Amino acid sequence: MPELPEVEVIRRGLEPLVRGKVFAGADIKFAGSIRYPSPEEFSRLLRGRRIENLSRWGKYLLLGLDRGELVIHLRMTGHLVYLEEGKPPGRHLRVVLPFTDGTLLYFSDVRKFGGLWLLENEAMRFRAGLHRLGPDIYEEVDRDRFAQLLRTRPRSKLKPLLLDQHFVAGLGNIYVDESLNRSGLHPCRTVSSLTGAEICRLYGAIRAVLEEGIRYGGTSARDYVGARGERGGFQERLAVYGQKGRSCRCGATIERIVVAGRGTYICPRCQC
DNA sequence: GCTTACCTGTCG
DNA sequence: CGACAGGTAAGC
Repeated sequence: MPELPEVEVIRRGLEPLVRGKVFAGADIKFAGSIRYPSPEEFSRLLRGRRIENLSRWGKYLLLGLDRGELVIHLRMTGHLVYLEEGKPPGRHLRVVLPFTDGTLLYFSDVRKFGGLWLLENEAMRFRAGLHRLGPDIYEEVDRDRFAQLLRTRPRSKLKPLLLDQHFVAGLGNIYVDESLNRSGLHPCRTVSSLTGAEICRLYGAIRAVLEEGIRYGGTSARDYVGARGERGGFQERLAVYGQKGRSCRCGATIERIVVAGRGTYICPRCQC
């Protein structure tokens, strides 16, 4: 489900609601959602831990605790929602994380791809795959570093490369398609075919698209919701993603092709 | 790179 | 019924 902007919106929404709160335990409805350690250990170790800060690395949400950290990845359909009272919806509820003050955080996930890791220290980050994660495209990569990173992968096609979280972390299918459209680049162009000006355009488009995605509260193309269950608004502003058959600003018809095994939306006239 | 697999739901 | 879905790891 969520890409960098959606996770960032969740982080910003959640931080003031949960910072300083203490976990009372964990009610695990689906053991597979707990990736590390075992569900029993997870509950035991989480109880009594206080949240000190929330950060994000690519699409991972990191809750810094007074001891260790809670790492969460929502993958395709994960939701993380804060609730002060009332019961969380039961259908796809996977984990309930109550706080000592009676409020709670719940994780629901239709497809069960998402997961939670409770790590005792930074050395354990490899358990969640964070040791192979590339730099956060929004926080850690400026234009020069982007150009420098691209130079290491001259033969790669743009779309598969930008989707590769080991290369840069945070971009997914929606925001890659939007960025490539804005910069007028075909997803199958190779890095080595890019001019300096095109690299600058691509970088600028990625920044602009991510910033807009965050500003509009993320993209609710299907079922994304923020920390309080609110939908995003960026789906109204998508230029190409999911727009097959609609006309582009230039008048040409937007097409759906398959690149890197993913549905890919392009304007055949604007992107070459 | 590509394909498949992980899961469940929705849409045509 | 098949195709497809915002992600990612593993196996050619």
